[in-house]
Amino acid sequence: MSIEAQTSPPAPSRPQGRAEAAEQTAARLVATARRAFAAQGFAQVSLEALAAEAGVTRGALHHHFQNKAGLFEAVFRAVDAEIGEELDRIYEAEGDVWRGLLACYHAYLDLALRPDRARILFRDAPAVMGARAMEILMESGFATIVEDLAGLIARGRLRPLDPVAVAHVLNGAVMAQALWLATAEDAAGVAAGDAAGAQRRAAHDALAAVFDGLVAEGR
Amino acid sequence: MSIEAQTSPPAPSRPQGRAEAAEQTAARLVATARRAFAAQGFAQVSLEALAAEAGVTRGALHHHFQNKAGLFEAVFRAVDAEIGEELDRIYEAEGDVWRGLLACYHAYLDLALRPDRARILFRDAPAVMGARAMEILMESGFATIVEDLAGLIARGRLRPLDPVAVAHVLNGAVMAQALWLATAEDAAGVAAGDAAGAQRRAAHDALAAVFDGLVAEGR
DNA sequence: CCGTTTCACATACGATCCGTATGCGAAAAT
DNA sequence: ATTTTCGCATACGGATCGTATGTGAAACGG
Repeated sequence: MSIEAQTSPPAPSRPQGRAEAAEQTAARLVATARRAFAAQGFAQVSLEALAAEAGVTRGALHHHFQNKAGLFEAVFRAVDAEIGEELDRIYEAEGDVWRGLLACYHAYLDLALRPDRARILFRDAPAVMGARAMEILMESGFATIVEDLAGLIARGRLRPLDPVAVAHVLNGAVMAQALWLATAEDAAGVAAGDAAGAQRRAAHDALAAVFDGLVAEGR
Repeated sequence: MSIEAQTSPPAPSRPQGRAEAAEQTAARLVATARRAFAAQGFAQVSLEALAAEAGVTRGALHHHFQNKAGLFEAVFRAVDAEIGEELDRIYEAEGDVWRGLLACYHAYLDLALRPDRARILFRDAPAVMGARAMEILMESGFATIVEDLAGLIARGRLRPLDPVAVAHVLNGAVMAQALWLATAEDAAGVAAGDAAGAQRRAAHDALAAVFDGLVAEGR
């Protein structure tokens, strides 16, 4: 048995057999759907228009995905995996666990709130996928955060709290801050650069206070 | 001139004029829609069936509400207002401002997660109403929260932080907890009642830790 | 007391969209 | 070379939403 027969050589551009061609059309559908869902929202996207933009008909779409919801879930998982990879790289760059966590938190804001992701992850996913949405998020990038928090708690650096609950508190706090700053800053316009800076500092101080509340007493 | 002519006697059951009758049908539509949305979800509810259950046709529904989304928004605001009232009573029951705030934040978890509310508030509202959903939730009672926080900070009971920033942090933390518990609990189903209780307690503990971080050092 | 207007609600219509069932043609298998 | 597979297109039925129009009783003015 030859090696080439076992491992398929990576030929991403030109499809060789019909299996590769099918994979490519599925990937093209997911990519097109991702852009459409992010721009217009799940309910406003027509499968007809979507398939047309991908160069196929609705028949092909229903051949690869069971539902409109099934297609959405594929898009959701793609976005989630993408964030997970970027988060991994950021985490590895830091040496300390605690500092790695902080870096991930700051990065997660920018990564997850990117306009091509936020609507899919936080607006439509709960309605379309229900509870599975949060489950999937928790099992990917979220899981490492929870693990690290659990480790810090076990070593006594943080209070003995449920790491999942703590992770949600931190996520919610950070996200609310980002939302506030984003809306406040683009409402203020370009003129009030120093006011925006003051708000940013206020937000960081409040966040630091939250982190302080989680640190164990004797430290 | 008789007294009855001036002040309309509160007759909630029997409608007198056609204006009261119209109000009643609108209220009946909202009540019916609330139950349907909470049980089946926004997308799965048919306006036809909904109107029939309320004893009218779709014509009446579209006379009172512009859209399916418009009807949902009415339901959403009703639920939000209901929570606001209960929260007010809880706040008044506490003597101290700080304890009142704490009680409200903790109570919010239980109030907003009731099964006839959670799906409407946290699963469907973001998809149907967009960013306005969270804005409305955060701003209902937001002003009083900021005032109370400012007073507590001025009196030295809380750290010298920007009250607006603190309010955003707290609201974000509570909302994230509510979202987590809402999705986690309906994923667990009816069987694991004790596991859900443990999660609820973990959420409250994490919240308490956050509050501790905001209290001034000397206390 | 009567004609007129208002308006809450019903009926009718057009259009969109989704899911399934079926057909087809080229690649793959024998 | 024949047969089978399967990726995808075509065709169909059903559900649903928004609008446009009709109607009959309540409210109103004289």
